Amino acid sequence: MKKKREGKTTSKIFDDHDHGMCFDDAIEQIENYFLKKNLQFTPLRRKVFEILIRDHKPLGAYEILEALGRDGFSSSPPIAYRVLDFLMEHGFVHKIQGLNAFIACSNPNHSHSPAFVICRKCEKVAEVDEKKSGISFNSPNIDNFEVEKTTVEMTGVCTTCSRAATI
Amino acid sequence: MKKKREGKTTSKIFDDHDHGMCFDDAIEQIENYFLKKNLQFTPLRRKVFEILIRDHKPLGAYEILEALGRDGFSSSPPIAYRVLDFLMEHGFVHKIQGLNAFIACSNPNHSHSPAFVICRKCEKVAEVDEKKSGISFNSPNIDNFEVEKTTVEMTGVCTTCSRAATI
DNA sequence: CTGATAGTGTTATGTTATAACATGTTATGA
DNA sequence: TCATAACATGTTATAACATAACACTATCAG
Ligand SMILES: [Zn+2]
Ligand SMILES: [Zn+2]
Ligand SMILES: [Zn+2]
Ligand SMILES: [Zn+2]
Repeated sequence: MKKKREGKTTSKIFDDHDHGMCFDDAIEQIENYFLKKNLQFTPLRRKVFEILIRDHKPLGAYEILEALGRDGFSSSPPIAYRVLDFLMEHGFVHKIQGLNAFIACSNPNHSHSPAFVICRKCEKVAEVDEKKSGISFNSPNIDNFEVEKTTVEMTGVCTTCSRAATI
Repeated sequence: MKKKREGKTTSKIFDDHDHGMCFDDAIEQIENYFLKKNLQFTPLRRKVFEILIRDHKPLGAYEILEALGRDGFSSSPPIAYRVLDFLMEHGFVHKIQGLNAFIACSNPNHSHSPAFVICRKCEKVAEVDEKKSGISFNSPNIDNFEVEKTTVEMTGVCTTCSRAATI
């Protein structure tokens, strides 16, 4: 299962986006979405989303709360959980079940069943496209069971970490 | 939440096994496995597994602890978590992330990446075979990322519950 | 016998999430 | 414009889930 790659030492999936762009795009997309849907993109909601998109990595609810506190917002638990629920409903945030953490969506405004690749050493997380990842998640309908939501998480060790371990 | 069973109204995936057989087989399989591997199938471990396989439904750690207490074992949290970790390591128990609950494996002694179908109304859970479910999880290797473990959970509403809702 | 390992027990604490209720703010629409 | 409903945020308390750290016993190899 081990492939060597000279030149490129990092897992591409973790590094293949221009995050400067990503940040600006994401803010713009969420603004437009809320405008179009007549939903309030309140300072609190904006702040929570900014906290998540800033470093674009999974954060626990209590980490988000700390950040909110530092920025002058209330930092009692329901504040974070309510906003996170709201952002998740609208597809701008996903929960990583394996980490009890939340992450900004990498591909909002497209209906999608996200899959996540999680390095258990460095805890980097990548949201991967179903097709791209080679997962085919073909059958949303299992024997008349109506699937509403899928959770797909792949945990392992990324190239960077596995190289670091063997040096 | 009552079950009607005229003809064939239930989702087959939830009902297609003879649980009497399942229970006996499961106990026998786990005994044999531990024997072969020279591992101790202690009274505590046996009891935890029995609790899980008895009704063959997901149970929270604290529910298991209550049951242990009723049967004369210690019911402090580490007791359950340690045994559950042990049973999970050996593939006889899986964790349902979406429910913070644990369930006896439906197909032990076969290396497998289980997928779960979860009804959010009745909380019934079925462990489904990858092939059977139509999920093909073909690519364990994503851009050099070495996948060690996959979590696949499909949440929705089962036929029984969806019929009940529309009556 | 001695020291290592494994299994269980116990206490305390850490972490994650929600219930319940209070207060302010923004539409709606007689 | 004034009631009222819906929404958003704030606060306190508590529930639910999970682990750290250490103690005690049994087993067994050297
Ligand atoms: Zn997404
Ligand atoms: Zn890594
Ligand atoms: Zn299984
Ligand atoms: Zn159901």
